[in-house]
Amino acid sequence: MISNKARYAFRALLAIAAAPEGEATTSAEVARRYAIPHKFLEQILLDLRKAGILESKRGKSGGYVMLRPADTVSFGEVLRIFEGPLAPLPCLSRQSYRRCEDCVSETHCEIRKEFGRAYDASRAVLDTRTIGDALADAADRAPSRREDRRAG
Amino acid sequence: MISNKARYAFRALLAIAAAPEGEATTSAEVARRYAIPHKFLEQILLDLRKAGILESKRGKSGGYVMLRPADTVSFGEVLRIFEGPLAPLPCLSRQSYRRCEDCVSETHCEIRKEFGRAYDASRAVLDTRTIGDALADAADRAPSRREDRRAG
DNA sequence: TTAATTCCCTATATGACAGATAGGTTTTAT
DNA sequence: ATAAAACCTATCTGTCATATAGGGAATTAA
Repeated sequence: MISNKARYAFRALLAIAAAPEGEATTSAEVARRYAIPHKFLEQILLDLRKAGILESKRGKSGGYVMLRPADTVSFGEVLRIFEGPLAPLPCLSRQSYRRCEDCVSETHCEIRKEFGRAYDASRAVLDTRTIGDALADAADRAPSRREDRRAG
Repeated sequence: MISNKARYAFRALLAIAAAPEGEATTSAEVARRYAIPHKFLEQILLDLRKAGILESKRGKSGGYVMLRPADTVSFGEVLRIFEGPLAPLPCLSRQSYRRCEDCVSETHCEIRKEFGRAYDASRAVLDTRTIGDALADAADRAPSRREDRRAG
């Protein structure tokens, strides 16, 4: 299971990225909308800013906007910010490789091999699909009224 | 990352399943071989027995053998014993479904959708590949001397 | 029958981490 | 000035991972 923290981060990112171009979304608004503890969410948004994903504007009529386009932010990237390495074994992480203490031979380790397959399969989704993709899918499924009319 | 407990369980299972037919492997032997704390490993093997995967025999010349054939024991099954549900979100778990408290609409949730894809991909490996498969792979890669000779 | 061996069971300890909660400070628009 | 917003740091609480500990019960070799 992923942490609440990560789930809150996704909720917030989707909300912020879905806002009209240039329009800032406040932490209070997101917190209210999804019943997320406000102070907790503030920490999360701070992390996303420090990671270079969000841009913040302080003071009245401040809030958050995307720093990078939503379709350059993968689910995997966000998840790693809050969960650390996604690899099921330390010896499978590229970013923070660590040998298993009890490992005899890494190249012959069947555990590593099987979990490597599972991880590859998972990464193929998480590191490919982006916040932008998710928003586009949502838009396809629930088109705006205008588009409704146009399509009949 | 999976827990040490789960990793130890896989090491033990592979060792026990690799032993000659009918020959029991002791917890002490596995612990020594992989430098696993013995008392900790005992608990783990107990869990595997209670889960109906291992059979135990007490007393001198006792130990553990597979209760079910190794190729009917999937990595996913074992992992669930020690880690609980593998689903990244409670609302994606078949075995122990739970709604996310902050969920507005499950069918429209993009987070659920994306993680559902990742989970499907991961399950396709973990619930398919078995301890038996892993042992067969190991045997292919490092054949016995007799087979070495036969093959030239 | 005795001693050794092995699994079996339960309790406890400890440090890390998740999931907040709290209380402020700084910046900015009006 | 004032209100609204982000920013920063500390603290708390319960749960969990990772063992450690100490024996009890069954089995078997001698």
